[in-house]
Amino acid sequence: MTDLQDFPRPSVAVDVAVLSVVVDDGGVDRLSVLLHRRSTGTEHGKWSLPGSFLRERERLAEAVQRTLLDKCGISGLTPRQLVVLDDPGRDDRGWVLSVAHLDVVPVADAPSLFSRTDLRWAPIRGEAAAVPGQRRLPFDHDSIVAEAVARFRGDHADAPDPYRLLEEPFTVRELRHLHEALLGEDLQKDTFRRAMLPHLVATRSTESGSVGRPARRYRRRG
Amino acid sequence: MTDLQDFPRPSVAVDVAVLSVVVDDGGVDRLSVLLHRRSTGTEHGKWSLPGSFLRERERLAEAVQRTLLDKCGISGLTPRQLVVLDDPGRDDRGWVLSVAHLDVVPVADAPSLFSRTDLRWAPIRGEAAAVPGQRRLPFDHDSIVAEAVARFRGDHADAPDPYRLLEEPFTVRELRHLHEALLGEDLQKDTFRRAMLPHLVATRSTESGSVGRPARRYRRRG
DNA sequence: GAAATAGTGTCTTTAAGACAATATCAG
DNA sequence: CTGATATTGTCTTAAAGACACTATTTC
Repeated sequence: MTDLQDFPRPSVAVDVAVLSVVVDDGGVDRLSVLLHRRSTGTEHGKWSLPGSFLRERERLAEAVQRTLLDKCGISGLTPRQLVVLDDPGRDDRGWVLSVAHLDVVPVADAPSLFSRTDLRWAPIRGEAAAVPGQRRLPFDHDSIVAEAVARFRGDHADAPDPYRLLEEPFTVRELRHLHEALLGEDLQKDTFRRAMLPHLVATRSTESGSVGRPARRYRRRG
Repeated sequence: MTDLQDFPRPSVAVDVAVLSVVVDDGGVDRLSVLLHRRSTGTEHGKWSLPGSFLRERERLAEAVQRTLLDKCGISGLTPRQLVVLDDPGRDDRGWVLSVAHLDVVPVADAPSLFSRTDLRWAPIRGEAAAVPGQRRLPFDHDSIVAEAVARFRGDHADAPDPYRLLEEPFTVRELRHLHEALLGEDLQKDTFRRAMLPHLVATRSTESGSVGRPARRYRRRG
C-alpha cells in the first residue's frame, strides 16, 4: 500500500473572486470585484483577492466561506470552483497551489462593504479589475478575475440572474438592468423579456410609486 | 509574514479520465474510457482511473503526463483540468485532494493499448464506464468520468474534433462518424456538413479506393 | 389628456432542419 | 450504364431581432 508520507505535500490555498454589481462614482451600475488589503497600523498592503490556506480536513467550499467571513464579514454565499493555479513559482513563500473560486454578493448587501477601509469594490474593465494606482493584482489574481468574469458572464446568457444577485420578486426591468450592467452592453427590452419569461413565474404583486404603467414582479422558476 | 509551516498540508493527487473512440465487440465505434488495474503477480486490483501523487514542485499537467507514460505508456497528450475532489473521507489512506483531468488518445493510437492486461477500454454507457463484473469505480472515479464525458461531449457541439482524435486530413464522413460515436446519437449528414465546413479548410486530396464519389479531405481551420 | 413605462402583435431576417436533386467516382 | 456516396439547391420550420402598437399608471 502506498504510504502517503513518502510524498512531499504542497500548501493549498483558496482565492476568491467575489463579484457583484455596484454603483460607481458616476452613478452607473458596474460589475465589480471585491478586493482586500492587509492593514497593519498605518501600513497598507496591495489590493488583492481574499484568500487563505486550507485547514486540516477542511472542504474547499468551507475554506472559502471561512475566508469571506474572516476577511470581509460576508456569509451565506455559495462558492464555485474555477481552476487550480499550480505554477511552482507563483508564491515566493514556497510551493503553494491555489484553488480559485467565484462567489457573488447580492446587490442589496454589496454597499455595506463600502464602509471598510480594508475592502473595496473595483470595477471590471474588460475582464480585469481597475484599481487606481495599482496596475495589476499580485500573484496570478488577474487571471483568476478574468476567469471568474468570463464564467459569470457566460452563465447569464440564457438564465435569469442565476447567481441570485437580486432579491425576489423583481421586475423584468430590474433584471434587464442587472444583466446589462454585468455584460457591459445594452439589451433590447422586448427580446430580453421574451427570452427570460419562460424561466420566470409571475407574482400577484406589481411595482408601485413610479411613473408609468406598474411592472409585474416575478420569481425565478424552479 | 505567514509561515507556510504553520499549515497542515494535504496530499495532492491527479486522476485522469482518458477518453477515446474505439471499436467494441460488436464492431461499433464507442466512446470509451481507459481503465487501469494494479497487477502484483497473480493478484489483480479493481479497475480504476490512472492517477498518481504530485511530486515536489511538479506542475499538474506534468504529473498527468508522467502518470500516463508510467502506467499506460502514452505520451504526447494535452491534459485538461476538470475539478478538485476534496471530500476529506474520499481516500482511506488519509487526507488526499485529487485534481481530476480529462485527456484524449487519438483513435489511431487507441488500439495499441488493447494488448496490455493491466489496461482496458471501458465503453461509456450514459455517462458512466461499463465494466463487466464491477459495478462502480473506486474512490469518486465515477463522478470524474461523468464530468469528463459531459465536458468532452459539450466541446463537440460546434467545433470539429477539438481534441484532435482524427489525423488530418480527414473526410466529413469520418468526422461525422466520430461525432456520432462520442455523442451516442446519429447526426444528419447535410446539416452536420454545413455546421462544420466553416471550421474546415479543403485540401487538394480526395479519398480513393472506395465505391461512390470520392470525398474531399479537410484540415481544421486555425 | 399628456407623459411615461409595461407589455404584446407582427413583420423581417437568420438559422436549422429536412428532403431531394445533381456530381463524380468504381466496376 | 448502374450503384454508391459526396455535395449542393431549396423548401419548410423555427428562432431572433426590430419596430410599432396597445395598456395602465401618475400627474
